[in-house]
Amino acid sequence: MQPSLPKFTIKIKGERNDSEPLMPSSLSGQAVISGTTASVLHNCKREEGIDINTPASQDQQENNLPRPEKANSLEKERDNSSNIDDDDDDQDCNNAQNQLVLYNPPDAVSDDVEFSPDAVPINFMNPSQPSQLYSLQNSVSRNLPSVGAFTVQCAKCFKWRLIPSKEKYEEIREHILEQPFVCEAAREWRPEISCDDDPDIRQDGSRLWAIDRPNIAQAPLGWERLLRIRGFGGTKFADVYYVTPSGKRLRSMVEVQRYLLEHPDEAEGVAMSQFSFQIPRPLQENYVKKRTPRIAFPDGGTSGTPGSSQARPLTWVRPEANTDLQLGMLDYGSPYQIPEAVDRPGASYQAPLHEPGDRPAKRLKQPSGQMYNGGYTYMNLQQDEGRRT
DNA sequence: GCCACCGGTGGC
DNA sequence: GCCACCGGTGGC
Repeated sequence: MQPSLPKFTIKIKGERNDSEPLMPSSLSGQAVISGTTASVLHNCKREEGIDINTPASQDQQENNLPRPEKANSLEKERDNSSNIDDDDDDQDCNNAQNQLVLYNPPDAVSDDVEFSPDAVPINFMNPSQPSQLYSLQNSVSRNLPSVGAFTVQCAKCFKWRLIPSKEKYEEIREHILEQPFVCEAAREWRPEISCDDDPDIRQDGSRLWAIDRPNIAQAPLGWERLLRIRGFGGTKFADVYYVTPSGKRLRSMVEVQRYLLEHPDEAEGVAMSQFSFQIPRPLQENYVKKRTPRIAFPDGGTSGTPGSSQARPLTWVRPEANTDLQLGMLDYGSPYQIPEAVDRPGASYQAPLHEPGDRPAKRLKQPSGQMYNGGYTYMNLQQDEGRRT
């Protein structure tokens, strides 16, 4: 990973730059996920701005979620040096790394985002400048959910701050572990912001949040990392694609490596460590269909679900009735671990070349203890409700 | 015909 | 159970 790449500028579709507003041109009420780095918000039962009213899930939450004391050394260092109050407010949130990112399409913002009085007008919301990036990112034709906003949580006050652009978000995400986000960092686009201000956004159940992976390298200059959210009830939550400078979409490290070999002109200065196909996780536990066991029955059928118990119908619980989107309900599996070979700063991708059909070596996972905090991204899935039942 | 999207599977 | 990869295909 290259520690500090220049700001990512989309070149594929012209002259975007970081100061341009990111604007979905044609998605109404959609959200686009793209990354976030958040963290142990899970343990923050009384997370600022988030009303958690799901006692039923708390046990599960507490059992599954990483506890602050398990935080890795990096986190511990940060905790030790941070100014986080140790009062009762933080007893469940003493991990200094609750960050998240979220980007809100203007359409959705007014309806779905509960802005505090002074958390205003974020400069990226400029309806007069449709984003080519978004038109590129969103498959409006298929009515899929997409990332609506990028938000990062302040490591000190735990309030969510909207990030004005995907580029800025990716920039923050790239170094989120070494440089935890704090409200003051948002002064770059909101000069007066501080931890004293109300959160920019709260989890109100109107959107789906997803945890992003931290420290994902920004795409090389001229490349774009796309996150496509799949429909509800599918076998997978999302896909990551890298769009090459020439517009080709690559969908795996194998394809990236092959492409770079075949296009040495575009490979110059590009390292495999600048790519990561890791996808966020939806906080809604049942967003992704469980995989059915691959067990053959004597009669030739497949099973695991003689009574269809595994293939339970996936019903989308409407926000007003669903509290899964709230942090207290999160069903986290094991804590994320940082893939050593790819996502750690200074690491490099070491997979050998493969013949077609071959499977590349799996990326190594960090030994236990390398737990980190993820992020959250909002998704508005209204267009996708009831797609599968 | 292309390709965005989805499902399925091997491997861990 | 998760992840990475890739084949199939429906929609355009």
